Amino acid sequence: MKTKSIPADNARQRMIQAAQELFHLQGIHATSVDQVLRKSGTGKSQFSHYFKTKDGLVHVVLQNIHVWLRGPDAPVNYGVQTWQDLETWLRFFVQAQQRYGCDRACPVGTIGNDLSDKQVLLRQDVRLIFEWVRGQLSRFFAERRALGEIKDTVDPESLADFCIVIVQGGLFVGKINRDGSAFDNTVSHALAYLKSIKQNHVE
Amino acid sequence: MKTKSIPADNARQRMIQAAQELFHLQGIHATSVDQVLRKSGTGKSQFSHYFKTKDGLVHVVLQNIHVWLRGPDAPVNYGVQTWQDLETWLRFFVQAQQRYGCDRACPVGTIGNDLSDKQVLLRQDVRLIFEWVRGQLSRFFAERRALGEIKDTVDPESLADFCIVIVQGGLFVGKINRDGSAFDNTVSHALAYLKSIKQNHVE
Amino acid sequence: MKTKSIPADNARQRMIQAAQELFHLQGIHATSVDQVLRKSGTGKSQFSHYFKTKDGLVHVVLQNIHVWLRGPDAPVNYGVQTWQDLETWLRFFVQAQQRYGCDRACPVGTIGNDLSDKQVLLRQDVRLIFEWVRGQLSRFFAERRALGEIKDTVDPESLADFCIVIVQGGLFVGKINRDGSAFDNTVSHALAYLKSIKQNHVE
Amino acid sequence: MKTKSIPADNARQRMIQAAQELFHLQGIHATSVDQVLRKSGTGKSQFSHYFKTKDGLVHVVLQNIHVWLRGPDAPVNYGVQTWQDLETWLRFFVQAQQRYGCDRACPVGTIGNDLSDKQVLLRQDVRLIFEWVRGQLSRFFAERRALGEIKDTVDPESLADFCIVIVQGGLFVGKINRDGSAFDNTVSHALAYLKSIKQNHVE
DNA sequence: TATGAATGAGGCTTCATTCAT
DNA sequence: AATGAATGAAGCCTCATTCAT
Repeated sequence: MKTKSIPADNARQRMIQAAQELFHLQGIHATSVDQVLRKSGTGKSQFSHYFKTKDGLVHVVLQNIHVWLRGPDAPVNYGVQTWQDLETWLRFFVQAQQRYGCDRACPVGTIGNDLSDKQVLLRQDVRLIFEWVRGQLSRFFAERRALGEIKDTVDPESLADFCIVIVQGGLFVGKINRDGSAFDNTVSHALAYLKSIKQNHVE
Repeated sequence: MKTKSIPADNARQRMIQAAQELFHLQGIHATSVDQVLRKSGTGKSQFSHYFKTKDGLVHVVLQNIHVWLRGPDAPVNYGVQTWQDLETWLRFFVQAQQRYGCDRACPVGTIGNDLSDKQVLLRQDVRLIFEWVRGQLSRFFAERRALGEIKDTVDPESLADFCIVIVQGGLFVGKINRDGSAFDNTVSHALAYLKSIKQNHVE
Repeated sequence: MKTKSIPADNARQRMIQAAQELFHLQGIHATSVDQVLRKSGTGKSQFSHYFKTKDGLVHVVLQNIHVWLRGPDAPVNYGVQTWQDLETWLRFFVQAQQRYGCDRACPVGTIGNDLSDKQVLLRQDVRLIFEWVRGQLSRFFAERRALGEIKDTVDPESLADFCIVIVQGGLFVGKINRDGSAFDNTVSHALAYLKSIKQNHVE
Repeated sequence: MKTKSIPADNARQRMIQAAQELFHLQGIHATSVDQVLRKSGTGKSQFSHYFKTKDGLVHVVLQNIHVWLRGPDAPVNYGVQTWQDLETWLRFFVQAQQRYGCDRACPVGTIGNDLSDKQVLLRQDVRLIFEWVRGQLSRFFAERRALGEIKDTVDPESLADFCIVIVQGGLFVGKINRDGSAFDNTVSHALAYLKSIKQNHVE
């Protein structure tokens, strides 16, 4: 009984998966509901049954990403603990983008960038994810500062902003140029900067 | 004669202006030709007469921006000559975005981000602008290095990438969050980094 | 057992009730099955189980109204016996409509008006109700005529038609204008007319 | 030149004509835009070019009817001048409906009846027509009263309401029953009533 | 008795573009 | 240099109904 009801929810999952990929690649404006249905092999009304509207689908996709990033299947460890973790985290995005031929940026940023002023709830979804990432990073920097590895004058939260802006900007510029070198260069400078901050610390 | 030819080209200019603003605010996918016509108060065929297709309009808009940025009416001095110029240049974008309530990012980046793999010519237009900015910045850093203000080991072009990524990323994140503080923080760190590079120089 | 079977039929009753109200307010075309389900808090298949199709639901609603009007819970006494009863009956509709802010007309007429030529059975349902009302009124007028209160030349059935048309028309015009004064005025004239017929009678 | 530009506006006229007939017969809810386009042999975008939205089409249709009724091509003389004119006016609707097999009511009333509370502008269009008819009738009754043909105690406007309600109600009931006899009977009584009012006048 | 997934047609509207004048 | 009618595909969404459980 239970096993037979699984294919039902498969349609939903397939739609979410297809939408996530298309949104990542094209943004939400350039992605039509029909495209999602075609790619997921589902019918017109399955869509409205599960998501009601296109915004409803976007909402679920964002939630899905949120859960994904916070869970054990995340593509990279967001729970940064060491300086090495941070470098790994930064370098990951450079590599990930290049694996795709530099044809896409951050899936969350791409969606967020397409939102209008009216899509308040969706913007909230995006903000929540960004806030969580920011929280992880600023926690890390705060911990380092508490250990004396960073000067007291440096604000952990602003360092988190610095990292996020560089990742978003690097992916963005990489996508536009279809070339990852600018991002790569930028990450190198960013790491140099972080090292320069560390060096003031008494080892 | 003169009076008759002025309104003629006015229509073209009005369309370009309207399109530029709408593309900046909404991107090109979310902006319809009709919207542009409505905003510029022009007719359906004025459009096809001057631009033929929507992509044609985008092309002209990009050219228009390019000329604008390189000319005397540029909103900020791209021909950076001094460290102060650079700081002014960086800070300009933070302020410019906040003046608009953080509801838009870089006009060129916004267009570039919306391009598909098929729009090769338009991507070329965008790249040209980015390359020119990059050239201005790397020239500046090269000059400083020639003067001994920067270590020889530092690559001027990668510093230009660093600056561009930070501006694009800052505007991008600012737009998504409808808040400029992350951008502001990031620019402060970027300036601190640049200063740290300078400080190794014997004055 | 008993407790378990009660909620069962509740679903059916809730659907009928919800449909009746929505049909009254919006007509059957503007009312979707989903709307009825939402309002009644029932599921998709409860519906198909009890009514099979939308027309099936309309049929049951009409039957429900028919039973209601003929039963002891009728909102007004259709079994007119005296001239006073008749006036009460006429005035009732004026007041009833105004209580609802003149946003709806006769529930039966509203449904009947939305029927197509293909919905023969439903039209029959509507006719049955109208016929019954007509029968009640013409019986009353026939009785009055038998008592000599009305001239022999006057046809009781046509007087019934006169009353029905005025009620339906009054509600209809009232709904369109969102104002009950035309209906009110019309009923006053109708009563004056009926009185003029009576006055020829020797008391 | 001019002759060649005529077919352009023909599309618009054909759409209006088709819509008017379909709205009359089915109401606006049961009539789809596609149906109008099919019947008028026009394309999807001709529609949006001329009317923008379905409500826009309804608006134009109502205006069209309004102009029609007030103009020289009106199907019946609304500028009632004599008692005979009034009887002709009333009887016209009975006959007109029967010519169509009693399958439709008043075109304006049918549209007005389908409006929701949100369609304020369209309701205004309907009201305007009704007000004009009411004005014509009440003017007539006022003139008769001024000439002493009607008692001073009778309100001309309420008599206009009486006539309108009877026509709307008669058409409505006739459509529902697919039978015009109730309407016919009602008009006879109405005329009898109007005669009873006249008779009090000294000839 | 009840659930809710699945269907596919059709609803209204907007799109970018072309055509005739 | 300019008009605006015409096109048809595609956009998102709702519809009434059926199916599997």
